[in-house]
Amino acid sequence: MEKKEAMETQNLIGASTFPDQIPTTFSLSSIFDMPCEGEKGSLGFMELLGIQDLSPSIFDLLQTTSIPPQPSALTSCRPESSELLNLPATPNSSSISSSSTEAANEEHSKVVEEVQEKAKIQLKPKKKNQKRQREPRFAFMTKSEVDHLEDGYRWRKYGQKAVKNSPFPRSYYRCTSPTCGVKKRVERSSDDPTTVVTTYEGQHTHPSPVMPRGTLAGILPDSGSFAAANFSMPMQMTHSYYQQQQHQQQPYFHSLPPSLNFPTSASPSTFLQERRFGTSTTSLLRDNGLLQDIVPSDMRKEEE
DNA sequence: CGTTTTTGACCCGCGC
DNA sequence: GCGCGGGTCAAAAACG
Repeated sequence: MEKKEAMETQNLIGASTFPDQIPTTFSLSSIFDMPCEGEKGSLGFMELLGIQDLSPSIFDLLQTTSIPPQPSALTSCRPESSELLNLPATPNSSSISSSSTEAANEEHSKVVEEVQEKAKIQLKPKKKNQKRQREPRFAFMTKSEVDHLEDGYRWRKYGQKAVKNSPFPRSYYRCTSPTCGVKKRVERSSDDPTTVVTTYEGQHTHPSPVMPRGTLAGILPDSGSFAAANFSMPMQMTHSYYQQQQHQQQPYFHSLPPSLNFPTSASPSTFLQERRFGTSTTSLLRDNGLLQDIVPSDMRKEEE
């Protein structure tokens, strides 16, 4: 039986928001932990987004959706350090997208400070080196009315716990594939009940059982050594599948994945946008790609 | 009848 | 040592 691991360092991969086209409700947050401590630690895309070392109470922070875009503000993770990593000293420590308002920067500053504070509190030195390494994890927020988002994999719920300071419970799922140990947690934000925070942990060792079509692997960056990148993206979803999903979920995605296989029901086009994010933030949403098929144009306009 | 969900119990790490 | 909280187990119930 797998016993739970101790609370350990968690790294936030670029609490990035997309610039002006998609306002404050459009944030990306990812968690990635443990690989910074071991050989797994090469970073792939993380070098783009950077890492923040976070406290386990990441979800509290993820609830803050007004973090302005900072595609290059953060730096990469160093395996040696489990302390607070490379947090920008100030929100202005790097070139920030021109779309960031000062108010947004202030807000971001607050967020960063909060991150730092919590990290300092909870990232006490880990004495026990023998702790099992935790699988890479990352979390993201999704605006959705349903808690358990379809992502192309089959999951079995194995637990549910009340979340402190939240009226909403946290659910624990495991991939049903016998050889696959991927887990995920789903909880609804207490601050914004319309937002679902999903955390994936581990790597799928098998293709998605749902989608017959190819994955995004071919267009992925060479994320090779980044373990979390082995999440298979449920991108084989057909358009009809998405259309079906729209009846349940709000027709836009609250969060976007980092540039890797993204284990949620985000659309391929949002992924592509994210890919461009590292190099050009100006063309975002200019080309909606498949998003156009998924999100009605009038809905999209709301976001623009 | 096989699979999934529910839910109380249990384990473990951590702070006091 | 104790209590708390997060995470998991596993038996029973529910579901298809």
